[in-house]
Amino acid sequence: MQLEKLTESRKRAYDDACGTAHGLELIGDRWALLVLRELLLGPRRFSDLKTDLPGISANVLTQRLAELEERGLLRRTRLPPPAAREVYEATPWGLEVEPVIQALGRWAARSPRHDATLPLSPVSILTSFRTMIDEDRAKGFDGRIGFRLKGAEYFARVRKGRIRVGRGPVEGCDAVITTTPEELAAVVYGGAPFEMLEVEGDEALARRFVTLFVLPPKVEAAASLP
Amino acid sequence: MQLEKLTESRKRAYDDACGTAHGLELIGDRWALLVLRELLLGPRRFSDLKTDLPGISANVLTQRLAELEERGLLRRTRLPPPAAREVYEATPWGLEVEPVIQALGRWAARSPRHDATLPLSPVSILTSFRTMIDEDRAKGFDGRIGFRLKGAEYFARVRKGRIRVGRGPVEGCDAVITTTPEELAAVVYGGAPFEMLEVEGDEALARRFVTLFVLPPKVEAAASLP
DNA sequence: CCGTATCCAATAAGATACTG
DNA sequence: CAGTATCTTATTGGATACGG
Repeated sequence: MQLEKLTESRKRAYDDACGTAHGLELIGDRWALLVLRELLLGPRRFSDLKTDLPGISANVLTQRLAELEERGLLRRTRLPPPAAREVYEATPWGLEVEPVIQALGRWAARSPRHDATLPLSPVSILTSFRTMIDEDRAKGFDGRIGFRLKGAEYFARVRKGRIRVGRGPVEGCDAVITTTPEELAAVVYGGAPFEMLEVEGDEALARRFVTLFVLPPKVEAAASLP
Repeated sequence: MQLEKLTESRKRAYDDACGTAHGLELIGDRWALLVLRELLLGPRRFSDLKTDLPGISANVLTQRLAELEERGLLRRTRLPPPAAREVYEATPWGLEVEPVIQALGRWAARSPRHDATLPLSPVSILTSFRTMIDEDRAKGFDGRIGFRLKGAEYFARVRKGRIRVGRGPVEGCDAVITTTPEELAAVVYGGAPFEMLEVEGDEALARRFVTLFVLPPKVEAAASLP
């Protein structure tokens, strides 16, 4: 039964005082880090998570949510009757895994096997902006770009070489891009033509925005593949 | 059979273009990141790894080594006849996972459940110095400390707020500490008395050395545990 | 619709014994 | 010492059914 597992768990502990090993016990289970990634921009519902983590099954998601809650990384909140839903929200400490997510993503982006054409969630592409922004290029940029992705609205605010991203209304943005996360990634990271994006507002600004992000260079395949 | 698994693997792929998800496919398997950690200070043999990863079984270690090699993160080298042994060595890209290991370790060190009294490998404690050094405290420190841990020799060189650590002869060090990784951690991070360490050479310097490292503050249990 | 629980098949991990 | 082979157990994922 489930409670049993939670309490007498850690049978498979690493038995290692190293912080990294303890970290793996906290968030090393399959899907766990990706669940937290989906919470980086705010609370989500079960079905949101299920949708944005293609391939996770409902029972595994239930189990991960229970474990992450029990470990203090997220909280489950039942919204008041009008909404009458449960949402899952990262705790402050849970949000602090972002540097781990970023370090892992930055490292893996160098992989010769990385397939950037796979599905991508809105949270993924938005948080990737935070990881991959090139401070120098962004120094001269000042603006607010809105995004409509899969029926929700997001924004990115760039100023003085720094970026802030979030979920929220695109109102007040200088430009608004309506597209899919995959197409947005193709334009920003894959050199696809800007024209495939639907833009309202200051198109020139949006056109500059998509050039602010740089992937690390790929590992030479010869050095990495036998 | 094994080759079969390696080539047709990635059945359990995340199907997610996010770099973090790809990173998990590369090093998200159980034990994989800890194997790489053990290679951060140079090549190791199978039995070294088995010893320093308490709890890993031989077959799982064999499988991880094969997978990590196939993914380009480590290389297997057969030393010439006099030695006639195989050693495993991280590739340059494999060494670049260190920021991931550090971010994860730094984050997990805040966990209220972290048990720092568990076994610890020599590589773990040495690399933790690189993660946890307090630059300000280290600014005024200049010296070379040697360590004899579990029959091997290591060193740490601190200068101008920066640290370099490695495996290698303690010859030429200003002070040499002979102890276990666990005791060293207890003194450096746990406030245990310095006197439990056996020191040769400049004891005052060694005494200052152990104060250069600071763990991040624990999460308040109330905020993290339900 | 929002989850949870249950059942089942496929993998992965763990323990142990064994071989060159 | 350096792994393999084999067997057992645990985890995962998919399907489906069930309660609010």
